[in-house]
Amino acid sequence: MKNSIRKERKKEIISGLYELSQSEGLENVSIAKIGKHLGMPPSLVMHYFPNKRLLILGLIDHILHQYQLIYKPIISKMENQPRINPELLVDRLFSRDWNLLFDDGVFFSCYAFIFRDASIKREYKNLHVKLRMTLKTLLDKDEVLMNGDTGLLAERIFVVIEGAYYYLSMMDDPKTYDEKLKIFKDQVYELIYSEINRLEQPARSG
Amino acid sequence: MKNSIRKERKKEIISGLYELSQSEGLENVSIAKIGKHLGMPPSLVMHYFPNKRLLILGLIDHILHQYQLIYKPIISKMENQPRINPELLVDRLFSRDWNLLFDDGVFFSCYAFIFRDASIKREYKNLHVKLRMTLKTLLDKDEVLMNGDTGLLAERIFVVIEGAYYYLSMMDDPKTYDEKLKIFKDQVYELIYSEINRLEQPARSG
DNA sequence: TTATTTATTGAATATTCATTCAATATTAAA
DNA sequence: TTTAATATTGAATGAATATTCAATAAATAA
Repeated sequence: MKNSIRKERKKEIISGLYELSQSEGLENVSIAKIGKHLGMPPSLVMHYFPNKRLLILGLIDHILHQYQLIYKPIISKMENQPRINPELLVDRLFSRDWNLLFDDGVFFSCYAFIFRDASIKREYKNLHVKLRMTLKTLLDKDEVLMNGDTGLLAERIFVVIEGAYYYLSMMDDPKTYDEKLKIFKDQVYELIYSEINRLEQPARSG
Repeated sequence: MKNSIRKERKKEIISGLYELSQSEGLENVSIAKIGKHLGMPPSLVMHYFPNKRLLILGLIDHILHQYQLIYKPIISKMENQPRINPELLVDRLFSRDWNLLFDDGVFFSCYAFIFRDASIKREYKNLHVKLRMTLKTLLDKDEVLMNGDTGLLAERIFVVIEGAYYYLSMMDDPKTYDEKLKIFKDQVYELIYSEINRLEQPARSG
C-alpha cells in the first residue's frame, strides 16, 4: 500500500508533464508548472523526481511504453493464421490510431535527447529493435515468408514506416497526406509481394 | 555597408546559437549565454533578434539552408550524363558528409517545433519537397528512367533515406551501423533497378 | 499506544531568464 | 561639418527557474 501511492503519484506527475509538453512544448515546462497543473507544490514533484533529468527520463519511459502498444492489436489480430494478409498488415502498420496514444511533438522532442544522452539513445534503440523483432516474429508465421530472410524484410518495411512517419508529419493538407500515404503503403506491399513471388518461384540464375 | 554589418552580426549570432545548441542542447541555450559565448552584451543580441522566437527561426533557416547544401555535390557530379550511375547516386545520397554541415541533435530539436509552429512546419515541408524535386530532375535526365514516373521513384527513394537517417541515428556500434546501412542502400538499389527493368521490358499483362 | 517511515506543505534560496532603457560610440548621409 | 541613423554598451528589471529545508500530516510497524 505504501508503495502504490508512490507509484501512482509518479505516474500522475509524468502524465502532467506529458500534458503540458503537448500543449506548451517540452522546453517550456517547469517543475513549478507541473505542480500548478496538478495542484501540488513543486517540492512534492521533486520529492518523487529529485531532479529534472529523472523527470525527463520518466517521460521518455512513458512515451516509449505507449509507442510499443501501437503494435499490440496487429499481433493479436494476425497470430494463429497460416498466411499473413498483406493488405491488413500494411493497413495496421500505417494506421494512425496511435495518435490517441501519444503526441508526435512530445515524441520528437524526446527523440532529440538521444544525441546528447547515451542512455536515452539506448532506450530508443531498444524499442525500435524490439518492434522489428515483433514484426519478424509475425512474418515467421507465414508459411511462405518463413523460408526467406524475415529479419531483412522487417528492416526494410520498418525503414519505410519510419521515414513515412517523419515525412508525413509535415503534411497539413489531408488530400496530400493521403496521396503520399498511399505511395508508402504501396511501397511496402511491393516489398512483401516481391518477396513472396521470389520464394514461390524456383531459383533462377542471376 | 550599413546593411552588411547587420547581416554579418545576425549570422554571427545564429552561428553562436548553433554552436551552443550543439554542445549544450537547444533547450539550455539562453540569450545571455549566446552573448557571453560571442563576447557581446545580451542587449546586442536582442537588438538584432528582438525576441527568442525570431532567434529560433533564424537557427532553423540556417539549418535548412545547410541541409539543402548536402545534395549540391550530387547534382553537379551527375548532371550532363545520359545515364545515372545507381551505385554512385546511392552512395552520395547515403553519404554522411553532411555531418560536417550540421548537427543531427540540433536538427531534430528544431524539427520538433513543426508540431507547434505552422510556419516552421511549412519551412521544413518546403525543404523536403524541394529535395525530392531535385532528385526527380536528376532522374529525368536518365534516358530510361525518364519514361517512368520519376516523381514517384524520388518519393520512394527519399522515404528510405529519411527512415534510415532517423533509425541509424540510434546506432552506436559502427559495425551494426554499417550492416544496417548496407540494407537500406540495397533497398534503394532495388527500387532503381526494378524500375529500369520494368521500363526496358515490353509491357506485360498483369 | 508509541515509534517510525513516508507524504505533503509552504516558505526561502540563489541563480538565471528574457527583456527594457538610457547613454555612448560609430558610421553614413546631408 | 552637421545631422541622422545605426551599433554597442552596461546597468536594471521583475518574473521564473531548479532546488533546499524545516515543519506538519498521514499512514504503517512495533
